[in-house]
Amino acid sequence: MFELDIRSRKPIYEQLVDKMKELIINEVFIADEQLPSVRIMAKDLTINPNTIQKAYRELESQGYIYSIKGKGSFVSPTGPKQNDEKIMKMKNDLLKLLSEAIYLGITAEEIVFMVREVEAGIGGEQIDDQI
Amino acid sequence: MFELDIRSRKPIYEQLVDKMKELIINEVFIADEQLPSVRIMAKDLTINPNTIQKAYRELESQGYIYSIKGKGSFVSPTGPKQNDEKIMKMKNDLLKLLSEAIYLGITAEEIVFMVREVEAGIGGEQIDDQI
DNA sequence: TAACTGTACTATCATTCGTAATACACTTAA
DNA sequence: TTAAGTGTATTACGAATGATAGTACAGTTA
Repeated sequence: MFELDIRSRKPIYEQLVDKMKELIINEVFIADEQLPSVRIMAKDLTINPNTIQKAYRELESQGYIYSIKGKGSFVSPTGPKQNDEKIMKMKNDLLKLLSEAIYLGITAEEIVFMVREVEAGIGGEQIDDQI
Repeated sequence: MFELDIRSRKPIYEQLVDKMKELIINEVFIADEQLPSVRIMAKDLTINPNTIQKAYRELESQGYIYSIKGKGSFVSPTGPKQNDEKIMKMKNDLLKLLSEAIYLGITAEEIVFMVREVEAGIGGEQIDDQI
């Protein structure tokens, strides 16, 4: 289901959070869909249940999923919590990444094309995840 | 010169690397300009010289600066090393961030406007760095 | 009741970050 | 030549974090 890099300096639970967010954003997981339980997921990925729980807790705090004791964890139908601070941070991150991309030689036209792809909803399915 | 967040989970040397890259990209530091020595920088920021050296070493390995023993560290006139893998990674990172931005409600038009700003070279000076 | 869910807590180990203290090689100016 | 400035390398230590392991409790459902 996931490809985790144990050797990466990036914590496993963070990799999990990013993967799940990506799958939710690209509607691989749809609203109110039940996610694998912490124990099942831990067994599948051969990592500790506590690590899964840490990821789920983070995803819930960000509003991407919700958990019900005794039932399970589910994709939030309302999407992530949004506030001005979050939007500001995203714009700032975007500006920095765009500056670096331009600096690396990626053209503005390429980027605009990517934006249009994502806007049309055909960007997500094409994400090459071998990084 | 810099504003570092000691409390941040992000390592100081990584914050330094990002800051320096940003300043080089936005031409606050120009080609062949000499950077503060590791000891001076360490004293200014009241952190350990080894931490500065770690950041400089990383910047040099990425091709943003070059160091000469006994003389100092300088901004690379040729820019960072570029290869296909780096470009691919950047495009992938861009795609992910763009997806998330659109998902958060930022419009494609806003993003395209940002791209044009950066392309024209008026994006860097306006970066709001209070994150 | 039994088996599944999420949640919480303590303990332990490995890794990383940052610091500290040296030491060495090189360059430059006095 | 000498002194003071550069970058670089090494070892050691403490603190923080990530991941694991084990156990326990609370709620849901067949």
